[in-house]
Amino acid sequence: MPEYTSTHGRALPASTYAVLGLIDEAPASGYDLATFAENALSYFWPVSRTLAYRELARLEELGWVEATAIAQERYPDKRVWSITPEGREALAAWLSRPVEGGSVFRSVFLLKFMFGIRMEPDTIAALLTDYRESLETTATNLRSVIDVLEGQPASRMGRLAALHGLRTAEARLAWVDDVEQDLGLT
Amino acid sequence: MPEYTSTHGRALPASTYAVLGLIDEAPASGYDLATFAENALSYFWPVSRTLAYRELARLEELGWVEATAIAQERYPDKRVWSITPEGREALAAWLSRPVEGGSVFRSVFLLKFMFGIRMEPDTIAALLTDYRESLETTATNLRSVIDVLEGQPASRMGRLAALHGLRTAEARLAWVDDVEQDLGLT
DNA sequence: GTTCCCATGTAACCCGTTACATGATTTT
DNA sequence: AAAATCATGTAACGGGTTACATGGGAAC
Repeated sequence: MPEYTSTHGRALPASTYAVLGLIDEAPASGYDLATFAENALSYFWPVSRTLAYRELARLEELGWVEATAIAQERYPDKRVWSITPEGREALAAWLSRPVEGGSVFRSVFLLKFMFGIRMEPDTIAALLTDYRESLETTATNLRSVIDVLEGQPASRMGRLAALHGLRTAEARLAWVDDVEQDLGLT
Repeated sequence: MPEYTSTHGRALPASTYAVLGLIDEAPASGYDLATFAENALSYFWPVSRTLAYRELARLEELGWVEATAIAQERYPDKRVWSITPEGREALAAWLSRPVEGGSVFRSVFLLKFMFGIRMEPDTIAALLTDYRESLETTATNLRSVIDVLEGQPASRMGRLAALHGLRTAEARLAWVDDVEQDLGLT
């Protein structure tokens, strides 16, 4: 019987598997791993440097990754992590299980917007403008990500994931337009 | 000088203002407040019952809300909270400040999808199907929210916030279609 | 030659969640 | 009459963040 959720009852957080999946793609130190996570996952599953280290420690405890100590001259010594057979098995099992817990979305913008009846029209207009700008920044960044990944077959899923974000941002930009109309703010 | 972030240096979490904003709309017990939060905010800023109680305690400490004890016969006694003038001021100040920290989005679906190259085509097809279904459920729920709020001027912002979610879900559903095409899964 | 950044981490905090408690009331 | 639900909360856990540590190299 494969142990899906470690030997303890509680299910592991998705970040554990995020780290495991990255290590599976290529062995890396904690520091490098965090950089990869920033590049590859940050739009839909941020993994901070600190968290990466803690998850690596947990994965080591589980026997799903193992470290090779590497001495360095110019920089502090590091440990390079690679996945074990058990780790690969656990990753595959997690990937094949249906998504549980789904997604988290929290928006301070929408929260303030919700209480916006009490605001001056100027304030709500500014709120919407800021939101539009942040969406445009996101869209621009994602377009350049998609451009860079275009034609790299190994990054196919990454390109599609970026497209998910782009489509989302575009739909929300259209919403901002409609809301400004609706509220008579143009 | 108004104290925007309580008297301590650290800024208050947005949930504090979420609770404060709800109390500002109508005095309520912790339990009722949590119900209001579930109905009004859960799509973009969930506030669990437990968190509502803790935020009320903090708001009381800040002097931004105050309680009236109400004895009940059939149910446990409760405390009904209302906003104070200082609370109203703090809420207005928060609303007029620009959004900081923005939004959080985490998607286990996208995380698994990202590692999907290693999956069997069936597995990734099932992943996408599940995602589509969850998006359709969300869209259906939001359409009915919008329907209910239609024509209630007091719920204008709520209707627009729900529309934000609906547009997002629709864009993502279109993305699922495109991805299935792109991956040749139809 | 200070000051900032790189590469490697550790320690502490706190927000949000899950589990627990309780007594009345309604449902089965 | 046992079980589920309601209305009110409290206590404990943990995931993710922010702050701290450190020593060498690069930049101004």
